[in-house]
Amino acid sequence: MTNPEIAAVFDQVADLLEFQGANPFRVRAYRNGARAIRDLAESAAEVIADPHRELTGIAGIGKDLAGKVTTLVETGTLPMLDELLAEIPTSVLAILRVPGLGPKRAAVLYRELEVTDLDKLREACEAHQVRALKGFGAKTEAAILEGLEIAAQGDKRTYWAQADQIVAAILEHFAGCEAIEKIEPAGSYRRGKDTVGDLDLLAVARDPAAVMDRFAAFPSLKQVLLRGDTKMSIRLLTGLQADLRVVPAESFGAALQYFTGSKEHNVVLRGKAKDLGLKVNEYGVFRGDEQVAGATEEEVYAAIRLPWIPPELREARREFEWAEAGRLPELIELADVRGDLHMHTSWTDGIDTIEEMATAAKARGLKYVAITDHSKRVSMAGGLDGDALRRQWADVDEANDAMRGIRILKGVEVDILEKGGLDLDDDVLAQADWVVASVHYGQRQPREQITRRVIGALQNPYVCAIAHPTGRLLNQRTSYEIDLDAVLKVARDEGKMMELNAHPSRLDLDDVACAAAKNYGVPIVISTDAHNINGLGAMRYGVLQARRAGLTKADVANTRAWAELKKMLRRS
DNA sequence: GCCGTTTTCGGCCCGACTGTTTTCAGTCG
Repeated sequence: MTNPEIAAVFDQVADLLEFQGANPFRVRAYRNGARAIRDLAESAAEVIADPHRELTGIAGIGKDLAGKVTTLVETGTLPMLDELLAEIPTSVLAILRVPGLGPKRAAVLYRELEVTDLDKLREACEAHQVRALKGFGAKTEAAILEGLEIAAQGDKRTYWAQADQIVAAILEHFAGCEAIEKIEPAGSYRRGKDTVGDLDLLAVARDPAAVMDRFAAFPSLKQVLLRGDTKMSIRLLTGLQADLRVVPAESFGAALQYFTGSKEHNVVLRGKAKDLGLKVNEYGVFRGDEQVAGATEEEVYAAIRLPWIPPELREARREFEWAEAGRLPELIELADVRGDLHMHTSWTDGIDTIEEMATAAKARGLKYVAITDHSKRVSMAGGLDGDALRRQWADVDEANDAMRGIRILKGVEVDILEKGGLDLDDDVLAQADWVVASVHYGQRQPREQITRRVIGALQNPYVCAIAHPTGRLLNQRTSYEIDLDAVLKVARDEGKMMELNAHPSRLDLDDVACAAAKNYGVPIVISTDAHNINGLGAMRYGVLQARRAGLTKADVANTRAWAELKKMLRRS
């Protein structure tokens, strides 16, 4: 069983235990365990197989969970989960997605009204059975009816890139607001997560009520969910929820830290504060009643004897270990990127010409680009065969002659065929400056087969990198079954690179996988996969993801000049 | 269920808001 699968089992156990009203700390232990396994750089199976290592060496995995991981790896099932599922149908878990319904009330609905899914919940509300329950009322019943729609949507999250536009619109909306002194986005948006569940905004204001009135007048607002003295939540037309907090200036840093999260990061931070005899909340750091920090984030971290930690790293992974050792990585920045090595043109499914793409890239400050159109197997995109590719490369030569200040590389995105092997002959690939290989077909193949295909591609002497290595599309398609750990090892041994595809809906390798690649010493290439000149702007999303992985300039190959990058490639 | 140079038991982050309450539980982040 793979790490994500093991993690999913633990998460489901946590959901079911929570529904049962189990000890919340026990529930948390399962969720922590799920996270620990998901974030692991190598497969749990491998740790078990290694006689020098123990699963219990992983923070968050104790004796019990180690046993359960072993059971899952060996048998693929967990008796405990089967027992829980025999008691509770999984459909009830959908009830927990209704805003305002948590485990306690969901359990009451299940017990008292035999509500086992969202349809039955709607019936019970419409029959006014819910308001009769102890602890419920007419308002709660109405709120549940309204929330059913959101629950039915599942847990679709908003792409970071989309959230970014909304944040910009909100900040613009407040730009002329006199009542506000300062406003900043926090939450998973600030941490640069690939998708965000909701938006958190933080303000310092002379007149909080006026700020909230302004918030209520945001053009794409659908409804005000709640409004208190310092906190207000709205739902936008897209369904996204946005929370605004108004805090005193002397608490701004503490609040920014608090609402940036992650929750897990904050739990660790507060634990450390406690060890120092301090208390941290969104108003500041306190020793007894005395506030010792709070105006800035730097101050808050300093009070806990830590350097300021970049938001992208605040996931309770390794950032505290690094911070305490004074070894926080100097994270890559957009300005470090010198080339873009994956893009398409009008030769296949792109819109713009080679020259237009190169011109736009140059305007963005890049020094080189690789034109990597599809190979012939990708017929839907009008993929190129060897002859067509050679004709395109003649075009590239011409464009290079015509242009100054940017180098255009002859590249290709060669398809990894279903049966294994590549869609173009080696003699063609040998003439390319840069070759990325990727899977487009047979994405549902079993793990061994698809892993073998990708490893085979890495072993081809002319392939430089694997593009979008897991094939995931956020909110749309999960990654294909691939043994990434095995792939990374081959990449390391073959001296190859792995792509971090910067497209807002892809962003794979993801942050965890990029960190794993770094562990193996496999260079990452951040590429836009642009299909038109605007697509080149996606680079910053990729950089953000790389920062979340803790990558520095040195870890990303396309921060180097092309001549240097070329030397890193072991091509025969 | 995890964790521990103060602990192998007794902790486990903390506060705002709402609705249903007569003082608080549940939910959320």
